[in-house]
Amino acid sequence: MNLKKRILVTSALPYANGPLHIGHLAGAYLSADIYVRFQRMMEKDVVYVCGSDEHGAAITIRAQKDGISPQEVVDKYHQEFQEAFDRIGISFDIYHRTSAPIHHQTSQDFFRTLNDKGEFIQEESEQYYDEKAEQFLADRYIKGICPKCGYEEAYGDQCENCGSSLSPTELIDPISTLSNEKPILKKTSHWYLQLDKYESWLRAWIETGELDGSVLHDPTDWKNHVVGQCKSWLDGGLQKRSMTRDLDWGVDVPQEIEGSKGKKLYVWMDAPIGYISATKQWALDNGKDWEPYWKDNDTALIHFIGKDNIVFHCLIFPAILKAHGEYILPINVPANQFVNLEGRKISTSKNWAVWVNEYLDDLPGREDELRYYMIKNMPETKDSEFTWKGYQEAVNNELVNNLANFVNRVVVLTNKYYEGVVPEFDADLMIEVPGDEMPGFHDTEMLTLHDMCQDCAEYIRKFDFRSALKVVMEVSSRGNQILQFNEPWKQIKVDEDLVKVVMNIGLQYVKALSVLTYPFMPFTSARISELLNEDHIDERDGFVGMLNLLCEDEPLIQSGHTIGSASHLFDRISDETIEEQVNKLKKSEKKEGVKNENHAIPVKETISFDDFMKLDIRTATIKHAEKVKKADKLLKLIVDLGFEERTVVSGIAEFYDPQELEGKEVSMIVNLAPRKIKGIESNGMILMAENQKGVLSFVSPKEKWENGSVIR
RNA sequence: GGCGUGGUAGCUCAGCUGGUUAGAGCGCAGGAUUCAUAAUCCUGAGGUCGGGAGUUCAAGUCUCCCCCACGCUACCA
Repeated sequence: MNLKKRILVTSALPYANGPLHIGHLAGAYLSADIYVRFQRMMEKDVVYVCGSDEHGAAITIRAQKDGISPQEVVDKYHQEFQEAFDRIGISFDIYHRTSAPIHHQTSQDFFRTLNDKGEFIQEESEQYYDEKAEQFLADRYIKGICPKCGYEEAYGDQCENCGSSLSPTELIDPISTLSNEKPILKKTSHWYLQLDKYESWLRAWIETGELDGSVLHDPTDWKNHVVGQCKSWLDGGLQKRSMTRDLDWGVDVPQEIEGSKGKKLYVWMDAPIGYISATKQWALDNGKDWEPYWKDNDTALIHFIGKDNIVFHCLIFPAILKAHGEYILPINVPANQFVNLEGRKISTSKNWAVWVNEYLDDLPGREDELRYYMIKNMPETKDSEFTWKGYQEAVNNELVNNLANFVNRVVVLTNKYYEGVVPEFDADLMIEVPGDEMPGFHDTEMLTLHDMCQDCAEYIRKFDFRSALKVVMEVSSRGNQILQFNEPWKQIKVDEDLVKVVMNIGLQYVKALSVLTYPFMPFTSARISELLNEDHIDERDGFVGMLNLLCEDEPLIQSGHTIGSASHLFDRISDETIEEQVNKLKKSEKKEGVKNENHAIPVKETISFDDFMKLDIRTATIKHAEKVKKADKLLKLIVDLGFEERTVVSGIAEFYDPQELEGKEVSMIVNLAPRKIKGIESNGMILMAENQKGVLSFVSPKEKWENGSVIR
């Protein structure tokens, strides 16, 4: 249990080059949000910071591609992130960004301090440089032939065909993916953090939680996969790591440091310090002091992240913080695993995702339905699965049938029997209670409720959010059972006093649910409060307040109070809605290019050179394109071969809109026998590359080429 | 390839240091009920615990081998 005076919670900074999807939510945001909402209700001093990670080569490249500035790219996504987080109810105390001046200053100060303390060593190395693009190339942006298997599209860090990990210099015939030019090797100098120097204390800290003679955390509280991966790294031996890059979009290495020209801080020095600069900005905005949150031992620092970020947050960032000397280390890093979508990995580039903003546009008002299903299926210890069918079942069977129904039953009956007034009751009367042969009293039932609330709290403290959510649903289930066992709709005719006890308990349960749902489903919490005609849950002490009342057998909702009229907390989700979403997912995926999977297609039988020379393949440009009527797949194309224009019918309509094809350079076979297709004579065939998924791509010259050129 | 994590009922998952007939929620079947969004409540069926070998009086739980999924593999962020 965490007894620290204050809590600082961070969620991984999302990278500003694509919109927010459900995988992000499940990974680092919902869990953190539950935790901080709960801690606030426990009267804890908790600050929750996050922001957009806006630097790096990927953003420059994206900007070039879209013909806008890097700032415009990050502005766009920063705004999208903010909107998505806000709409889905992630309750940051501040959502900041790494392009902010205060962040540049903070990370530069950090770099300066480490440099002054002699924590860096400066080394020269040779790296691939793209002369045309005028920049050094990250591994990922170099392609070439794999030295191990001969695959021609291997990346500088890994061959995706044979899986071997590579370094760019091993590639045969390397090519820059930025310019398609051959890169040159060029000398460059960088600052390295000597991680190997910190290995022994890092190991002790990870394995025992001890640092400099004091115990900072209990490693058995950390998740297995987190400790396991750290140990794996430590066992492999840590090595120095470059803290700078040759980039043009990022935080400058401080000017006064020699050799800083053109150098930017690498993400290790940039992004995690974003947590610190965000805290600084929050303190400025709120008239607080940021330093205790990062420097006082009485602060619990917790990083919520996805599993891909474990080493970063458990070894490298702590090493940086410790090297600086004034900072505390995280007390826990509850990393989540990944969420798959309908059986496949979520992929931004393949457009296989449920985007948070789109979800909310399509299913307005259903914030908590998504939160509920994502939390229920949170990948806390292993990868989990999002399916639309599963989402529908969870909403209909659990939120509607169990939770909303219970609340509705209580509200309807209270209005019916007591005109909405919470009834006084006789505490000596006995009622039927679930799970026990013996009848119970109102006060024992309040204690049971207290225990369930405690359980829920304990699970949240242990980062076991799925179990905590289950307890919430158990409260609602037990409420349903109490109604069922005591049948107020029958008893009202024979024993009105008994019904008052039952209904009062029901109302206490509903009130408790308004508190219990708050961390998980804040929108629902507010709706329940409205149904009860009560104030919204007080973030400062809603939970402790409830626990205190319950163990003193004080009512959560007072007799004599008048509640509101009934309305549905959740509505059923229809089969049609689910079908639409599934179709949308499948359709949008098809439009995007799909990555080649390299399953070899058998090679056709050998032909002679003469056979090959019989083919006449030429370059051409599409002049005009239109859909062929009564055909889904066909486009009628007019192509310019330089020496003549031709009509060709091509089966590419599923992948290209006619408008986008005009001016497109292609290759075509020009001596293929003419053939009538759908009544149109087709004179030739456009060459297309087809991948395993059946997705097509044009084969065309890399740069502008004269029409009619021979291809051989 | 190496390392890490995981592979338990139709689905999603619990099962701590090995010990009675392996659990929950949802789905499914039968019954009860009508205050409630064809909701609720009760009862029940369902698993050779990824595969194989071993240690032990006793293994889902320990050891070894194999298979599968995911992550990391140290300059994509």
